[in-house]
Amino acid sequence: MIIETIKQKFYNSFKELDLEAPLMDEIEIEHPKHKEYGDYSCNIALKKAKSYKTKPLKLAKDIASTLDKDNFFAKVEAIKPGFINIYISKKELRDILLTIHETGEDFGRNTQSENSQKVLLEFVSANPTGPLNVVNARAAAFGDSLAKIMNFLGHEVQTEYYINDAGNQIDILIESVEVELNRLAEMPVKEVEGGYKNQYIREVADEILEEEHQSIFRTSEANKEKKIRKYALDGILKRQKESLLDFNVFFDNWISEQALRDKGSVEDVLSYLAETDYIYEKDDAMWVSTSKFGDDKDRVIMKGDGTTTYLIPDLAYHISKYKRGFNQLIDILGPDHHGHTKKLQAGMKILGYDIDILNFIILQQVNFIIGDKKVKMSKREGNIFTLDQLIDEVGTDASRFFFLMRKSNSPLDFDIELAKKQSSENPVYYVQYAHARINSLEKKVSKEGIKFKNFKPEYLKRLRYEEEWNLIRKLMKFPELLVHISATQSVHLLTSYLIGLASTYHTFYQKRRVVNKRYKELSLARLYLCKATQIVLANGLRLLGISAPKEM
RNA sequence: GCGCCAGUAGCUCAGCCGGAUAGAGCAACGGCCUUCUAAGCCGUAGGCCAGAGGUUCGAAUCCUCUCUGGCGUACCA
Repeated sequence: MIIETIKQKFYNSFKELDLEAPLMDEIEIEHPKHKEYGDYSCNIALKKAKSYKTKPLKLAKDIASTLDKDNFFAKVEAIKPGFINIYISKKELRDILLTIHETGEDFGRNTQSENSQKVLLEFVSANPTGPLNVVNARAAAFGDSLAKIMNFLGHEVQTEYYINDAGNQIDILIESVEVELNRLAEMPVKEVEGGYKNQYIREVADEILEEEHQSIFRTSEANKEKKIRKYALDGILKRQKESLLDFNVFFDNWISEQALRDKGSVEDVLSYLAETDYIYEKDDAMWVSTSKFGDDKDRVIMKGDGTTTYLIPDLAYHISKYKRGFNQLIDILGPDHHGHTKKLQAGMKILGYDIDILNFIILQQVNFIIGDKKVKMSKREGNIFTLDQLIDEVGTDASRFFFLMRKSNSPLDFDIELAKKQSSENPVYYVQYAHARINSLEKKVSKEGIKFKNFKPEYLKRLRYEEEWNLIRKLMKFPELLVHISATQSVHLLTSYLIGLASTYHTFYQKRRVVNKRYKELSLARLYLCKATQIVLANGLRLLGISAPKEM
């Protein structure tokens, strides 16, 4: 990676100047805001001048003069307060295009084994009580893309969906299906308080009647309940999985809460806790002193009636995560669950686990812009869109892109009309269009009798316009961007990078004609540049789970 | 009350482990198609980075306080 190479060269420069070299991490190579300040810049002289008992500008000049001799750079110069501005040589820029073509879909991939982490990424994890909704969809898009990016950078990421198929809500689900079943069979119906009434309930009831006919009503009450439970859980989960597949989202693991409970893990947690000094009885219930470990207050773990609260199975689930030997556990949660993180962390700490590796990403809420009105998506208010509706209405590509345009901890306003528009206002089409445009160039070239296989690297010397260099500079930054995204989990930077890359490309395309049979070498050089751009666009889109169309 | 997140251009937002002139995209206004996809390009305009203090050579960025909005704060999951 370019940025690493530059860092190393700075490090060496200190040696050459007989100065004690700073730590590698202290050398920050940044992207200046203005292009008059170079391709990259460095503020090490400002930061370190004091410790060398010299003036920043003097130090900057010394460093710059050693680096300026290096052919890797076109120019390295020290400026006013003590910045060092770096310009990459034309040869290096041309070589980047060769690298992109050589590595192809692996351009940007990092196989750094030494920093590789084993990561568990859990997301969506909805109750199997109905269709997935748009809040789940934001989590699905974010988690899936983050996993793809981290994997691409050499981490070993597993994605996981935790199925909450046990507990209160499931009992209500079973009753709701039974009500629906009775209604379908025209039998007496007793409504369930707080029961579920979504489309999946009706479909499952339908399915049961179709498969079992009247026999379901003749069997014992216990057997009937067992059957309904199986149909309901399997049926709804199957539908949720289908929606996720339509949304291009894949999970490595599906973990069932019921299965964990069947293994006795809830009892295990209770006995582990009993061995600590942090549980006590009060008001007929059993409490754990999470407040001693950063929680706002202590929590009940066992209610007066002898049943446990949700904290216990959740601790059990997280213990199972720890036992699988990950270096990092990431829970991606919805906005309504952030109150849950402190008690979970406190609980894990009490059980003796290292909570530094347990991280949470809270996705903020989703609002839909319909017409010119903002509609808050809320399950409670019953105005929530399902994921399937979103896919039908807007499509997977546009939806995923829109979900990933904002940083995770900002609320997201989703403009449906804009997402559906097929014009430059819509950033998804803007990016995909750049990719498609390049494809049509290839056709054009062969029509003109220019053969791409005749390309030779020395033709790249024909590139000499600013629009061409700008495009290469943009391409060059793709790998280091991915490193930054992976480290900071800021997936949204990839969407804005792609918009920027598309824009840089469109500018080049408008200004510099690619195909011209009178200048075959130039045509091939530019085509080579275009195809490098196409590779990077495709790689970026693929990491976002979005298609890269060849024609539009 | 307490906690978390946010407050940057008319709108939606980047930038936030401090750096040099605060950036995009929409919307507005004015241009560009007899030549590779105009689903495109170019230009103009638009800002006391919510407010007040502090830290420093230097603050949108870090600290404190205030104001505004969202969410959370269960013996629900």
